[in-house]
Amino acid sequence: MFGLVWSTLKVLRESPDVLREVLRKRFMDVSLVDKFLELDKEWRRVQTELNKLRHQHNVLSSRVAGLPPEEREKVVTEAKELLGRISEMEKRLEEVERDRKALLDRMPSLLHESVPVGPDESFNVVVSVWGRARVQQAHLSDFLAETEGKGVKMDYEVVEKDLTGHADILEYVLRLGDTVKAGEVAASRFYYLFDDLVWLDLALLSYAMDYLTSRGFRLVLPPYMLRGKYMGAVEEFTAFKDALYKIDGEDLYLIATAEHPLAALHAGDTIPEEELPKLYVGVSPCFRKEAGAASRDIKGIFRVHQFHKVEQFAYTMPEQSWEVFHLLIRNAEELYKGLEIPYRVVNIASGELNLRASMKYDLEAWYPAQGKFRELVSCSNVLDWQAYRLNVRYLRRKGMVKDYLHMLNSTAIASTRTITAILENHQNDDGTVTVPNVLRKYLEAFSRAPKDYIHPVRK
RNA sequence: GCCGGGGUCGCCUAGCCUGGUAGGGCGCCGGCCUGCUAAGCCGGUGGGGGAUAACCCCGCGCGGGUUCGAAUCCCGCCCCCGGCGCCA
Repeated sequence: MFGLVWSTLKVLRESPDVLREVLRKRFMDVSLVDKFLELDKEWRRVQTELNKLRHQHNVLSSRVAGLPPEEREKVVTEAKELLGRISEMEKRLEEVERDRKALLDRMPSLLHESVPVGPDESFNVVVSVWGRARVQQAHLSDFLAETEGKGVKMDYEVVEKDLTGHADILEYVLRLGDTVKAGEVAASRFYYLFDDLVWLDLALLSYAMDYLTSRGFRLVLPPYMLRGKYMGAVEEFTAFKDALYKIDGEDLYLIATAEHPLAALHAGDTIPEEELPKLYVGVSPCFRKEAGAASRDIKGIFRVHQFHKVEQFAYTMPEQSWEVFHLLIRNAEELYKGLEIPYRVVNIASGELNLRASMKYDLEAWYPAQGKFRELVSCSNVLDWQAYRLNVRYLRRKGMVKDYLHMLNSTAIASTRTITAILENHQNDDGTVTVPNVLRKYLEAFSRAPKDYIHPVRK
């Protein structure tokens, strides 16, 4: 009955109850379903009406050429009358179509069955933990609540002394960052990093690029800006005002992640089954307005307007996407194990999921000074949400079947945020910070880069 | 940025001047034929509506306009190629 159709729309039409359940689980307005179905029906009705009128008009038009002058005038007049009715119907269609599309744009991806149902992050389910966390006495009960309280046991040691937060290490212990000056000349949430932290940033990117390319991911340096049309197909509408910078006077947006241009890479393409999955690793700066963040994480470089990121991105056959999802999160885990950063992976609760994600795993590092787990990685399967909007399809040779493919994205390493995790977790009593061993080979290339420790700069 | 040429159904290409509703080749899919393969023959191969029907609508880079009728004429934009300019 339906040809090429977004999976959500298919379910919406064929079994609306299933979609109602999805909306309920996501704590969304269930009445959207009925509103949409009504509009969808009307849209189809108006389209049929319009097509009939157009057909009549086409028939008349095609007769005109062969008519003698006196009859021709009559037919032309008749055709002109029809045009009036057609343009009325076109206006009606445009209206209905606009409303229908607006409603469809608010529809989410279907949920994976293992997504925990709940309105907020307290319903997130911890799926794995790794490493030995350093926990200050004052944070012990919080730590236990966030691990054993969630049904997992994580190795830890209680430390007696006070640990220093990343922002203070950055500016007052190492003295390798200046957010005050950056705030003055740019804005808050910008930063200057110096010397060893710049080498560290570079080494982290190299490490992730090396790891992923050696596992078959294709390395990509993408455009850092995208046209509005493509941004709108890749990202949810709310991102435009909360997250994205727009170039003044041009239809261009700065990317907030390499996911954006990597998703747009195959816009309009039909990819043969044998070429899937396509695995990419993008490296790019990321620009984010953080408009919704208010005064959260205002100190340091945990939440900033600009950073570097290595991103995993995959195009898959629909039946492959969950397998690839687990591949992406496993890759991320291996990277942080290498960096010796204790972490947990959480399955994000339904109410916290964005519209695109069918399921999202976050990798959260333990921050011993903050006494919290905080997000370093976000791994999502968006199913055909983006493929539908960007018109990216697979082609199955057998029977020439074409349909939307699946897309997935996952952080590998976001530089500044990973640096904050390293500063907090690898800080030493003497003020130095230990450089993880896996980075050494990427630092060896530079004579002035740190190899074992990052040392404070003397005043 | 300026001047010139161009963008047609996966790929190539005809049609554009002179408006009448997209033709051919390749590839691919399905069928016939064949001991098998090849060749050959037939059909299909952009999107939507409709009952996976008949049939119909839309589609020639994108968006407008003129016309009963636009791939074709007009306007704006995007992209590609060549030349000039500028530039790391």
